[in-house]
Amino acid sequence: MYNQQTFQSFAHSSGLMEDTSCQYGMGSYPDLGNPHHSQSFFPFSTVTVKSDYGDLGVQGVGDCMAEALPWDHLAQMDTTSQMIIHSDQQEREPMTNPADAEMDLKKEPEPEEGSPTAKLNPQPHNAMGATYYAQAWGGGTFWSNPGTTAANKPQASVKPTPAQQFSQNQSPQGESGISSLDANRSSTSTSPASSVQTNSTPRSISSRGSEGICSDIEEEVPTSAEMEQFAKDLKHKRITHGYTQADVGFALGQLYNKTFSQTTICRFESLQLSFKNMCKLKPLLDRWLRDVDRREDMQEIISRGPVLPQIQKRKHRTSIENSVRRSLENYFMHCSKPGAQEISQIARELNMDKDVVRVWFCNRRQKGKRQVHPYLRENGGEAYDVVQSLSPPNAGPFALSQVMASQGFAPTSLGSNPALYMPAFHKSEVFPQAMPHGMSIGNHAT
DNA sequence: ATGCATGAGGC
DNA sequence: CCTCATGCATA
Repeated sequence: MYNQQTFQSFAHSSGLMEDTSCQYGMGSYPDLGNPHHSQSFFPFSTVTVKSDYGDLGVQGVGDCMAEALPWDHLAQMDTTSQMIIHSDQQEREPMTNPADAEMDLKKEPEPEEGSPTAKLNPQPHNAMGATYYAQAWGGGTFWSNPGTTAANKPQASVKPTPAQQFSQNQSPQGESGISSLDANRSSTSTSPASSVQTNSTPRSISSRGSEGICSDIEEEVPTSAEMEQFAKDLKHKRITHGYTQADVGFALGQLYNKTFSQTTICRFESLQLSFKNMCKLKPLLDRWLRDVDRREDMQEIISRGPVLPQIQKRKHRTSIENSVRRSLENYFMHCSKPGAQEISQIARELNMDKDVVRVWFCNRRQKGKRQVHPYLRENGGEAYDVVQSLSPPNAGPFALSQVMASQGFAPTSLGSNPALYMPAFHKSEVFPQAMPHGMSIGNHAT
C-alpha cells in the first residue's frame, strides 16, 4: 500500500514550530521575516515537516526554516547551467529555458517499440522488493493528457521578465497558479493539465522551438502550479501502475537513457528540487507518463530491475550527533555562509572535520532553498511577527519579497492562505547554548 | 523521505 | 569555495 509517505506531508503540527525556525537561513534567504508573503508555492502535500531534527532540543528550528524557502535559487539560476539531460524532450516538452535550450538534449534513440497498448494493471510491482499497489487516491483515471501540460498557460503567470536573469522560470506571478491547484486537487477528475494553463502567447523562449516547432507549443516554462500538478499526476500515475519511485528512475534510464535515482524521483514528486531542475526533468517524466500508457512493455522493462548490482564504492554517511547538529544550526542562524576561517573554528569547537562542517553548511543552505515552506496551519494561531527578532546579520527584512519575486513564484492567489507564520522567538531560546566563545559569527564573523 | 556526499561549473 | 544537481546510505 501506499504508505505513510503519502500522508506524511500532512503531518506537521502547527503549534510545534519553534520560533527559531524563522530565523534559519536568513542569511541566505533574507527576508523571511516578512510574514506577508504567504507565497506558499506548493501549499499542499509537498511539505514535510518532520526531519531528523525532530529530536533536537531546538527542534523545529532548523527544519522549519529550511522548508521555508523553496525554490529561491531560481534567483541564482543564472549561474547554473549545467544540465544534462539526454532525454529527448522532443516534441512535447517545450523547454523554455535558454539554459535548457543550450543543453538541449541529445536525444537518444529510444527503443520506441511502443505498443500502444496500455496495460495498466496496477499490479503490485516489486522492483525493489517493495510492492506497491496503487490505490492511494482511489481513482486514477483522470490523467488523460499528460503531455499537454506545459502547453499553454496564462501568460500572465509567467511572463519572462526580460530583466530576469534567469532564463527560465521566472516569475510566474502568482495569480494563476495556485488557485487552480486546489481545484485540481480536489477534483482530480478535471483534466489536470488544462486547469492551469490555457492561454497563449506564452513566453516562448528560444529553445528549440524556433527550430522547428515553433508552432503552437511555445516552449514555455511551466508555472509553479502546473509543475505542482504535474508532479501530482506523475505520482498518481506511478502509483496507479504500481511502480515505485525507483522504478520510474530506472525506467527513464532504460527508455531514454537517462537514469535517475529514487531520491530524485521522490524529490521531483514532492517538489523538492529547484524549479529549474524540475523543468529539466519534467519533459522526461512527461514522456514516461505517456509511454506508460502506450507501451505494454513498461512493466517488463522495469522488472529487469536496476542493473546496478555493481560495485558501489560508497560512502559512509557520517552521522552527526543531535547536540552537534543543534550547534550547527545555531551557527547557521547566525551565519548561513561562514567563511573558511569560521568553518574551521566551528569545526574546532565541535570537534568535527572541517570538511564535514563545510559540507553541512552547503547542504543546509541547499536544503533551505529547496524545501517548501510548510504551510503552517491555521490554528497555530498567531502569526508571530518575528521579523525583526533575531535576524541574522545578513538578513534583511525586505529581501524576501524580492527573493520571492525573483524566484518566480509569486504569491499567487493564495494570498489569503495562512502560510508563513513567523513565530517569535528570543535569542535566548534560539541559542540555548549560545555561541562558543570567540565566535562572532553572527556579526560577520571576522 | 532525507542526511551527508560528490563532482561539475563558476567566480 | 560556492551553488546545484544528484544519489548512496539510512532513518
